[in-house]
Amino acid sequence: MTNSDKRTDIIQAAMELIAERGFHGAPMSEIAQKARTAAGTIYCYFENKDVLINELFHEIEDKLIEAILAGYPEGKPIKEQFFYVFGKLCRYLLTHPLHFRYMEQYFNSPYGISHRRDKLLGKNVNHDGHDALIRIFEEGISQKILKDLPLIVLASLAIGPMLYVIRDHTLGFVVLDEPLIRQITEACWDAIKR
Amino acid sequence: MTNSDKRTDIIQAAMELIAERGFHGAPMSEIAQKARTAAGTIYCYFENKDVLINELFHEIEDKLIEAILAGYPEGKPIKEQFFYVFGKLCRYLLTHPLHFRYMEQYFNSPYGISHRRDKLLGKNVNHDGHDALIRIFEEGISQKILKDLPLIVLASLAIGPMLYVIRDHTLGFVVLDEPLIRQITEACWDAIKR
DNA sequence: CTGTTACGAATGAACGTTCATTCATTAGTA
DNA sequence: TACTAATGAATGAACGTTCATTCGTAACAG
Repeated sequence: MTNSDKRTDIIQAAMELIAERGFHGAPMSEIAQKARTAAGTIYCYFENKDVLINELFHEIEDKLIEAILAGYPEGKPIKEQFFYVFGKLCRYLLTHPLHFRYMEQYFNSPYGISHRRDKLLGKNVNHDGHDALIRIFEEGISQKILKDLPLIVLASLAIGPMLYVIRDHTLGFVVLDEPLIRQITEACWDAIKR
Repeated sequence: MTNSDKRTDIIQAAMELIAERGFHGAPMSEIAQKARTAAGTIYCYFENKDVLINELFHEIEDKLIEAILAGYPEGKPIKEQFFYVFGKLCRYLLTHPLHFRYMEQYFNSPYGISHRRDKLLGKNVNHDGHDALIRIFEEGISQKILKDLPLIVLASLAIGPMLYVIRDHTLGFVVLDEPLIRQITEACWDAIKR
C-alpha cells in the first residue's frame, strides 16, 4: 500500500459520509473508521477538518472542469455552446451523485459562501466551467441573443432549475432521462434567450 | 409580561441566530441569552431543539401562505395567477430576509428534506402557497398554456432561479429592484410557457 | 547475508471544549 | 400560603484535535 492509498481512502470515506449526512453528521472519528484508519492518521494528510473539506471540494471541481472542457465546441454558436455545457454539467452530476451531494453541502455552508464571494470579487483567475458559462453569457448578450440581465441573474436562470431537478432526482422524486433533460435544457434556454 | 411574550422573544431570538449562523451555530444557551431568558426556560415552551426548529418553520410558513392567499386573483388567467404568486413570494422573501435565510437553512437540512418528502407523498392536505402553484401548473398544462412537464420540474423552473437570485441579493451580489424582479418573472414564465 | 539503527507513518487513548438537556431551587403571583 | 414560571449550575455525551508510543521498513555496518 502506497502513501496515496491512505489519502485516497480518507477522501473517499469523507466524501461519502459528508455527502450523505452533512459536515456535522460526519465526525472525524467516523471518517477514520470508514477509511479503515485511525483518527490521528487523517491529520497526517490534512491539517484539520476545514482543510479536508476544502480539499474535497477542489478534488470535485477539478474533475468537473475537466469534463466540461473536454470536447468544448469552441467558436460554435452560442446556443450550441450553452447546450453543450448544460448537458455536460447535468450528465456529470447525474453520474456522480456523491459529487453532487457534496457540492450541495458545500455551497449551502459558510465554506461555499466565502468561495462564491471570492469568485465574484475576482479573487482567482482560473479558466474553469464557471468561466465558460460566464463567457457564453457575455458573448450572448453582446450578440443580442440573450436577455440583457446581470450575469449572475442569467446564471441563476440557467442552472438554478437544473440543480433543483437533479436534487429531486437523487432523492427519487423524479426520474431524469435523456428526453427530460433535453426538455429542461430547452426550457432554461427559453428563460435566458431574448 | 405574559406567557406569550417570553415565547415570542425566544422565537425571535432563535430565528435571528439560526438565520444568521445556521442550526449548529445557534446553541440553546446563546438563543436564551439573546431572548433575555435562561437556558432552561426555553424547555418550558419547546420540548427540545428539534421541536423549536420545526415550530419556527411553521411560524414562517403560515405568514407566507397568508401573504400569498390575500388578494389572490381567483379565476383570472393562468398567466396572471402565476405573476401574482411569483411576485408576492418574491416580495415577501425580500422584505423578510430573516425568514428567507431561515427557510434556506431549513430546506438544506434533514428537516427540510423529510418535510419535502412528506409533502410530495401527500402526507398533509392543507391548502397553502405550494398548492397554489401546483394548481396553477395543473391548470396551465391542461389548457396547453404550459409545457407538459412533471409538476416538480415546472416548480423548479419557476421558482428555482428566484430563490438563487434572492440569495444573491441578501448576500449583496446583486440588487433586486422592481424592474429586475419583473424581468426575472418574465424569464421564468418564458421557461415554463409553451 | 545478518544484525542493528533510524525513520516516520500510523495509532488510539486522552484532552479540552462545546452543546443540549435536566432539575433542584428561587422568584413571582393570586 | 400554594402554585406556577423561571432560573442557571450541573450533567454527560459528542466532537475535533493532540501526542506519546508502536511498528514495519529502509539504510547501513560488519
